[in-house]
Amino acid sequence: MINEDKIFEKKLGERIKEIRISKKLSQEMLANDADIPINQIGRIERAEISTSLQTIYKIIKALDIKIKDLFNLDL
Amino acid sequence: MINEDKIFEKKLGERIKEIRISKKLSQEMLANDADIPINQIGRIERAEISTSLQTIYKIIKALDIKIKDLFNLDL
DNA sequence: CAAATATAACACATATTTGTGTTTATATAA
DNA sequence: TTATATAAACACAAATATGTGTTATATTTG
Repeated sequence: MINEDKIFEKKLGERIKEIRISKKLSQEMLANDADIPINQIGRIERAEISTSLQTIYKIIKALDIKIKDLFNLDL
Repeated sequence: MINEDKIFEKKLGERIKEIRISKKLSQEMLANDADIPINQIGRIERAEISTSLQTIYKIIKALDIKIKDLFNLDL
């Protein structure tokens, strides 16, 4: 799979981490709130995987943000 | 997988179709531009799958829109 | 109407994510 | 230092998406 160095995933991972930290949540707390495995948050934040929309949706719900807040990127 | 009736995927599928039509592109043309299989566009538009960010990224590039244009939804 | 085009729908192998568990590293506090 | 918490990293089976091809059904176009 051509990944263009995963810029998209990297930006998204940084953004999620940024918001998570600002809300004073650990990866574990966010994972629990979003009802996804603990490891999944780490994998996304460090752009190890190209997540599914299902997972993204769970995360924005747990972070209590709108989808456009997450994708307010220069992409 | 709990899917909450796939509202997210449905909204996204409708949005992609809407933009695709407005740009007068067939599923096949968009698929070619985005370098993804023809079937994939259909599967996404009718919310048959919960796509990956890789695929979303390819689609927004082919549609020549920004990621936030795609996710400018009330979600 | 017929022909052509576009989309839906199905099957199946392959690739990737997901879910679960464990281990290691790193930071932080006692 | 010793705990404690947090995150990174690894392995593996199961679930899902991807890629490819084929067939059926609409939908347009002549």
